[in-house]
Amino acid sequence: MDLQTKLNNAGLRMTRPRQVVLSILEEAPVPLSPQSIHQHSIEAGQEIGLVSVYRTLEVLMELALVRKVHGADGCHGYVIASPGHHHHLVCHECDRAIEFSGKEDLANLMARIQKETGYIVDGHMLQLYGLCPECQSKMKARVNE
Amino acid sequence: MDLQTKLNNAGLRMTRPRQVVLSILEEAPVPLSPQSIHQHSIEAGQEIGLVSVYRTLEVLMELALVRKVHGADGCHGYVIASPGHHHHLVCHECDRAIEFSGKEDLANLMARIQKETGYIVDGHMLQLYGLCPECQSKMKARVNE
DNA sequence: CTCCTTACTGATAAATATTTTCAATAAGGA
DNA sequence: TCCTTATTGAAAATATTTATCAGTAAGGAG
Ligand SMILES: [Mn+2]
Ligand SMILES: [Mn+2]
Ligand SMILES: [Zn+2]
Ligand SMILES: [Zn+2]
Repeated sequence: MDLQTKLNNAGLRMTRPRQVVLSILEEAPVPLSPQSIHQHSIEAGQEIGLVSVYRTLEVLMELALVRKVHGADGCHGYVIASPGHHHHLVCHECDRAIEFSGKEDLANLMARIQKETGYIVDGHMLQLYGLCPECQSKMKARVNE
Repeated sequence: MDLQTKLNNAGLRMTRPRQVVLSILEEAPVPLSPQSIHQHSIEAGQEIGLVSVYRTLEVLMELALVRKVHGADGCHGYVIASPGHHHHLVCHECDRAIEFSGKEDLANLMARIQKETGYIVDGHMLQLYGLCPECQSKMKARVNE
């Protein structure tokens, strides 16, 4: 299902800002902040009001088309999200983020915690951090200087 | 090791603001924002400048005495952290947060993702969401009205 | 295709949140 | 007790997010 239909199904309209924000996030290899998205829109000759960026992100979050990526210490920004449930793996050097899935691997853990705590566990957020292949190469190159 | 020594070891000093912020977080059953911590300090007759709250949180984060709790959609706030590595389980009704550990459970997953993606995976953040026992009771009570 | 209805946008202003500066204070080792 | 200097709090500067509102345009009805 495409953006147009997804929006219309929710009683929303397909507009230029929504297209632009989505396509900027689709291009970006790293999580972007609202300010950063706004900046990109200007550089692409498709300026969008900063306020609309905020509003659009809210909509896209509700449609689960984008997600927020967090760091242990702070929030990194928004990334495009493919359909379904999944997590993100973020490079702590360059912030490049990619998706991965692993729902099954958490099922045991979640069941155990539910039993131990008395909480009913019904959701989770998992993020992995590491060094992406590109940054690994750069690091090797630096050592060989 | 107590706060005093921990601070001194890092070349830092033990001060009232640091004691107060820490003890407020120790009391609190839910994650607190800087503003909220500031408010608590006033109500406790131990007012601390808001700016100092920010500075103190930064220090306590570095000492790993507090952590940030995130929601899928936004950041919840700061919570006290016991020593060592662990995660948080947050009630989406009342925000009550408790710790749990489960490093082993993730080892397989992390190894798999590392192989699949080429990233060197060296860190992770996991949070579970659910309904705490108290909120479960309230919910039942409401149904029986 | 044209006409409405009303969701949406962008400009502006307002409200919040965070960071910077700097003189005065106090922690804690000598 | 006396220094040195980390730390605090008040104030101001920035940055971020939300609220308003009149004008615009998406898209269904006819
Ligand atoms: Mn966050
Ligand atoms: Mn862990
Ligand atoms: Zn990288
Ligand atoms: Zn609860």
